[in-house]
This record gives sequence, structure tokens and C-alpha cells, in this order.
Amino acid sequence: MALALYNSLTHQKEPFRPMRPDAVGIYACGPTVHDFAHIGNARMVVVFDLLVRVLRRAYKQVTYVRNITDVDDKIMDAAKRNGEGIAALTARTSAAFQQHMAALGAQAPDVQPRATEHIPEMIAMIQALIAKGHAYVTQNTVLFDVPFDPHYGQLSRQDRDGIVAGARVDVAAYKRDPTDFVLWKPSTPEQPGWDSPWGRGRPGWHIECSAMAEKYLGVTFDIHGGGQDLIFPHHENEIAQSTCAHDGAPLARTWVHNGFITVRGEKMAKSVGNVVSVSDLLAKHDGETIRLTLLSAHYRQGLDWTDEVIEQSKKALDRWYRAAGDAHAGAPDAQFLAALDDDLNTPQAIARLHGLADAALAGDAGAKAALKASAEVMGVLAKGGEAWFRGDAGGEGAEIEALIAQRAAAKKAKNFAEADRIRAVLDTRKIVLEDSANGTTWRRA
RNA sequence: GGCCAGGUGGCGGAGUGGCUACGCAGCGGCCUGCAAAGCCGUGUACACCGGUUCGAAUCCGGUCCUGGCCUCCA
Repeated sequence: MALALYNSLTHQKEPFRPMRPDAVGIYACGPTVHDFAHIGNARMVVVFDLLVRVLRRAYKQVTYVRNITDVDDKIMDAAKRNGEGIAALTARTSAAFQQHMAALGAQAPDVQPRATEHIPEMIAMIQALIAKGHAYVTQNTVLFDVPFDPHYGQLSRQDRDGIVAGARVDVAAYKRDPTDFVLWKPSTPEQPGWDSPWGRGRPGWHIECSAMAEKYLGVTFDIHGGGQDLIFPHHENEIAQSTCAHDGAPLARTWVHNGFITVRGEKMAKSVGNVVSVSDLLAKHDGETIRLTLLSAHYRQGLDWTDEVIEQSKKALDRWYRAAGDAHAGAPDAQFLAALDDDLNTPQAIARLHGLADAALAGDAGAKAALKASAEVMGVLAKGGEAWFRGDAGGEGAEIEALIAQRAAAKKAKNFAEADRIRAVLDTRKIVLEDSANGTTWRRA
């Protein structure tokens, strides 16, 4: 079965057909590195990581570009608050981002362009837009002329009147039309800035993605995506800039947007004070558990982040590791792959993994190998069973084995009170014992 | 107000015009010295009201409710 994806541009699920037979270009809007990544950033990363893994199985050459926005007002504010230079801040936060996403099993994109390293490309695109009459200069600011673009609003299905009517922000006086948006704006001497035909300044938010996508993927490419909040205005404006700069050539053929995460039923926001950071989660949970939780709901649905859903994912992984932890990966299961091909239907794919685990636990070696291989396509079950259940702490091992031996002796002597006491002691240390015909093994809870 | 998603059993969460989703929790049992793990069995679901149909939770119309976006946002 071939891959089908829901295209937010057409509002329907479509068979995916790349522009070239063996090569796919995909661009995802990455983080603005003003702070450490939160679980919402992570969902986008994990969803697109999975999409890229699925694409790589089907196409020889997949080019995955995910940008890093390292010039932005929030970054300037954060740097000021921390008494830290902007370069130091973005170096620190983007390094942490790489680390945290790797811990979630996300492979690095092929290209991770930074906005600050592509200023000339942005200036060139802005100049082209001015030359074609799609942008105008006023007060050292360059603005995109929205009413001049008849196709504006096709992605978000908003017309100009609706945008104006719903506006929550005061319209800057220098705009010809309330919907016009900034391509370039002046910087004060203490703000980061670059020389340009319009004076020293910095780019607007949207132009970086248009310029960098063109540089690395060409004028028109296969897939563009990000969180669904980016549909408007960010992606709408990208489409406007790119298509107008490229004489009507579309920016991307398929648009993929992932849903939002709520935290215990509430919107996750700084103002609510419930932002869940990836680094905090990694301190308490294995990256695979977090990854599976992020994939436990379909990517376009909302996902409510609670301790219960994390616990469920942990239990699922325990079971799968028990069923196939040390197996050699075989070929991934066909039903599993079909579920992913169907617009990344991870809940159905996960259901299939449970079925394979049942068969594997019943002694089916083929199911065991298929479980291992299938789960690895999803980016989980990649460790050995030993590593999963016991972790790296080797120093404790000998001591635990000694206690297990003491308990075995007590059991042999029918001294069950002593045997249970030893088990209880280990239990307080979150060590669980499992007796079987072949002896006793231990694992961390 | 405009645009877009949704409302499924105690919870999480797919799907479908007629056939058990799946998982977690619960309950009963097997196994076990007792547990853990594993295994077997087990329950009430498709927001509401109409309509189409042999048959709808699934299609159509209406109602109610929830969430997101409407120039900071993954």
C-alpha cells in the first residue's frame, strides 16, 4: 500500500506522489530557540521524524530540512532577561534542543539552516518581491502587499475581511492594509541587525522559511509542515511570499500539520504556567516512553498530556521489551506498515504491535522479529531488554544478585517470611523480582 | 463575528453503512508458598433530535457542547 497523507491545503487525504520518482523534499518549521524545548515542540519533531522514516523506506533520496529560528523578539527579550548575549543564548538553547530531540529518538534532519546565516538570501527574495510589485518600503520597513495577492488566504481559508474583523492587535500606522505583514524591519543600535538596501535591520518572521526552503529544496517541493498554529499567519504568509516571488509556482504540494498538546485538559501556555519541558520529562521518563506517548494519538488530533498516558506507554514498552527485547529485527510487519502508510495512523500501528507481542510471547519467533523491526520503524524498542529493564547502573547488580541468592536460600528452607522481607527491601528500591522455572530475575519498576 | 477541528465504554484512543479495534484500569479464574510476569474469561460506547436505508455509531439535515486559529505561539 502506498503512503497517503492528509493535505491541509486541500482538506483531504490524498495519495502521496512526489514530484520526482525517487526523491522527496520536506521542510518543517523548527523551533525559535529562546528557551528549552517543550512537549509541543517535541510532538512536531517526533511526528515529522516518523514521517521522514516512513518516506525513507519508500524513496531513495529524502531531503529533510528543519530550520532553527535564531533571530526573533522573544530571543532578544530572553537574552536581556538572562543578561546573556544573543549568540550565547541561541548556541546554548539550540545545542540543548539537539540533545533533547536525540533523546526522543529523533534523527537529525539533513539540513538545519539558521535564519542568521541566510540573511542575503532573504534580502534577495525581498528585493524580488519589491521588483514585482508585491512589496513596498515605508519608514525603513518592507511590507508585503496582501490585497495585491488574489490568492492570499487559501491555506487558512480566511478572507481578508475575516482577518481584519478578528484582529486582536493594533494595526501599525505604516501599513497600507491591516493585513500587510513585515518582510524587513529596522533595528535599533543595540538590537541585532544587518545592512540592507533599507538600512540596518532584521527580517520579519516568515521570510526566513521561504528563503531557506528555496535554497535547500527548490522553488516547489513536496511536503511542508509544522504545528497547526502555524497555518495562520506563518504558513499563509510563506505561501504568499514564495508564490509571488516565484511568479505563481506553488511552494509545497502537500501541507502537513500536527495537532496541539494540552496539559491535564488545559491549553499549555506560559501564562497558565503549565508548560512541560522536555528536559524535565527526560529526568523522570525514558525518551522512548515520551516518544510513544507522543505517538499514542493520531498526529492531527489533540493530545492531552497526563501522568496516566505516560504510564500507559511505559507499560506497553515493558510488555514489548519482554516479548522481543533481545530479538534480531526481521522484516517489519505488513499490517503495521499499512497503518503508518494510512496518514501515519499510529494508534492502529500500535494496536498491531500489541498483537505481535501476544504472538511473540506465545513463542512465535517470526512475530518476535517482526515486532522488533516494526517498533524500530516507529523509533522505539531500539535497545536491548537488559538496557531497558535495568539501565546502566552496573554497581548495584552484584548486590542485588546477592540478595536474590539469600532469598533463594530462604525459599528453599521454606522461610517465606525472610524471602518476602528481602523482596520488600528491593521493592522499596523500585526493584521488582520475577520468579520463573529458570530462577529469579530482576528489573527496575 | 469569521475559519478549522472534535464530541466513541471508568480512562486513553482508532475505525467503519451490517462482522471483538487496541491498550490501561476493574472483575472472575489458571499459574505461584505469596507475589511479579504470563495466560484464559468478562462489562455498560458511539452528544442530542429528525431523515435516507433491509440495516447508521458510520451518510444527510438540524440542535447542543468542547477545543484551536484570527499577525507571539509547535
